[in-house]
Amino acid sequence: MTGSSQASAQQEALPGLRATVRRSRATAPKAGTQSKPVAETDPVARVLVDVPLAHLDRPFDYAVPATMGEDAVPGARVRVRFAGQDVDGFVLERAGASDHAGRLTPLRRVVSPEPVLLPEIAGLTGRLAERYAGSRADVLRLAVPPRHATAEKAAREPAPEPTLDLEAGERAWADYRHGDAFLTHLSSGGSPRAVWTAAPAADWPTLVAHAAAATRASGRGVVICAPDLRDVDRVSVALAAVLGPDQHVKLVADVGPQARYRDFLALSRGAVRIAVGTRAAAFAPVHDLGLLAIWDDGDDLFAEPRAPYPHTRETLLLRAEQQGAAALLGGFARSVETAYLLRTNWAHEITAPRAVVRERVTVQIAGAAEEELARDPYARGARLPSTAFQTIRRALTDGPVLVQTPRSGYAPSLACERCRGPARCRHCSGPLVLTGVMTPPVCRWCGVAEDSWACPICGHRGLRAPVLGDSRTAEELGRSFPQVPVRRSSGDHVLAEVSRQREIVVATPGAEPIAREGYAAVVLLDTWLMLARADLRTEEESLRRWLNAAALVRPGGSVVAVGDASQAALQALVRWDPAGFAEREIAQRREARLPPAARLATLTGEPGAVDDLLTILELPSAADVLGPVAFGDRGEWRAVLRAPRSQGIALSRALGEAARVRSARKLDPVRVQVDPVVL
DNA sequence: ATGACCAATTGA
DNA sequence: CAATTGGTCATG
Repeated sequence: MTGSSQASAQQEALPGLRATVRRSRATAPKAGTQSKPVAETDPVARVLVDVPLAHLDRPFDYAVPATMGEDAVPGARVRVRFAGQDVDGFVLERAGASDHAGRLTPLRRVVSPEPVLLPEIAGLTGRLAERYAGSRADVLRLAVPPRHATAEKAAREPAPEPTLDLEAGERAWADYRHGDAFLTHLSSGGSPRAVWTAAPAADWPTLVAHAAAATRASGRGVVICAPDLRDVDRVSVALAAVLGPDQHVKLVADVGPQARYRDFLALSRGAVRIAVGTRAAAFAPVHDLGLLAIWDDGDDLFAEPRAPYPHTRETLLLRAEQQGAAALLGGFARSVETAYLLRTNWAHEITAPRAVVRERVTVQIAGAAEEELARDPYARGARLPSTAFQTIRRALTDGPVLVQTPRSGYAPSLACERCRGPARCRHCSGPLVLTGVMTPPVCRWCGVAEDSWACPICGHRGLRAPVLGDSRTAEELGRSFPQVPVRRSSGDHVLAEVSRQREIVVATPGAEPIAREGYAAVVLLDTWLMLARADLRTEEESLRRWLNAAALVRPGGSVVAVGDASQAALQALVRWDPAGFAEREIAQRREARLPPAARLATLTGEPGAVDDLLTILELPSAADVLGPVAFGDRGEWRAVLRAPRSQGIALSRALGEAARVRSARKLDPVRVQVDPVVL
């Protein structure tokens, strides 16, 4: 223990402390603090202590011993005595004097003089804690990775000068209205904010890299967030290509604690000025930040699963506002939240003209009606309408074909082959499922095997599987196209990239590999299944997944979606109109008083605990409470709070205050989630 | 959380 | 009357 010498020095003070213990707390002078000299300049350290209690979530002042005067810098990790225990904390700032009436306890030790908590990140954690009605300590845990002493010892060389070819950037963005203005604004030190809806087949990582280069040209740093490791890697490759080597670090969880802390320090020390990563990168300690970018903000991986559940997009927006940095929210799809940013003029729009979109992709809908299936003998048994079959056959003469199929490894319920009515068990009415390729269907509820099923509605004896999963799909496509290799990408076998070779790639949503020169065609199967989920965001989410897959075509390629052409999300896909769809969604959400037109929060916990919190809570005037009702299978109850957007921050503050009172009174815990992604 | 203090309650 | 329990308060 490096702190043992300080600890034993502290021991001498203890008898004195004991002698005063009988006196009233407020007036008792803390004996012993005078025995050690304090730092000459700014002898007070304002410390954020790491305690889990909401009502203690504020800075406390400590005396800085002279020996620590140099090391206890703002942002340094320290250890302090708090409520009779040694706890960790961060120095928020140094000050000449304290507001605190009593004598200050000295810092126990400076864990490391490394200023790992930048002032702007400290500020951001405060605002996020307020926004999400959580504790600052919880947000800090998301923002600053655990210390790794070995990583701290090694200093990284400052990055070499980046290669900056701003004209190349303007060429790359030439397809987009206001793209050049955005880059020029960045390179001249401005802070534009844009919602960028990428055209199909766009090489988006390269465009993001050019935006980063433009920002670097103004001498500022860049943060880029992408949903998963594959996307981070793609941006990383593009950054190296555009700006040269060693200009950026990747902040991803799975590189291990040492490498993670090393890369974090490269940023906090100012040696590297560009960070690209997943969720946690939103907190990257990039010096003199100029641009915050996020790709595909609708991806649910951006919803932090740990309290207080901040969303990466909201973190970036708050940070951009607070630091006066530019913001770039890009994607093939458009989330309702980013559409809302346009509507409120928080950001402006960067899109490709219609003509560009039209020349890059044509989308067709193929109905899955039985007559169309019947026309093509090759497609029999596969879920391929003849249009889709022909498209695949034609495209395969030219390059790889991507087939997106919803979900994998899932035992699907069966339906009547002719009328599509659900196939039910004759004994208990449970759903019939297939457990094997050659075995008869069984009831999922009572387990009885059914080998002579007939449809109770139309009398037809044939069954079909509405969802086959990617393995069955791959099998069937292999039979329909026997001369072509079929590969799969899903679950834990996700392919990053495929070549220009002629092959069929069957992938589940989000696992689609990119094709080096784009797919000759993309086919989206069973689109109605993705829409069958009952959820607030089902349509938005389905369209996002289809657009992301469809955007992988090569310029001029074709996309076929198998489904019901009257469906609004599919129509938006055919017209390639993510903007119009998002507008429509906003209108609906507003009517239903749902986010982003309103602010929601959920309270989940033991029924009594939820009631207690609701009693404490002083809601803003226009807020209302729905429930509480039983929720989940663990005996928990949940209440939903709703407030108009104008009272959103008031709702958050009220929840924060209630959480502090709850914590001070030692009432049972309640999980508070502000703007949960799924309801 | 943890500890301290104070008041009310319990038990011999 | 001491011992125990419960509520409140503060934590620098």
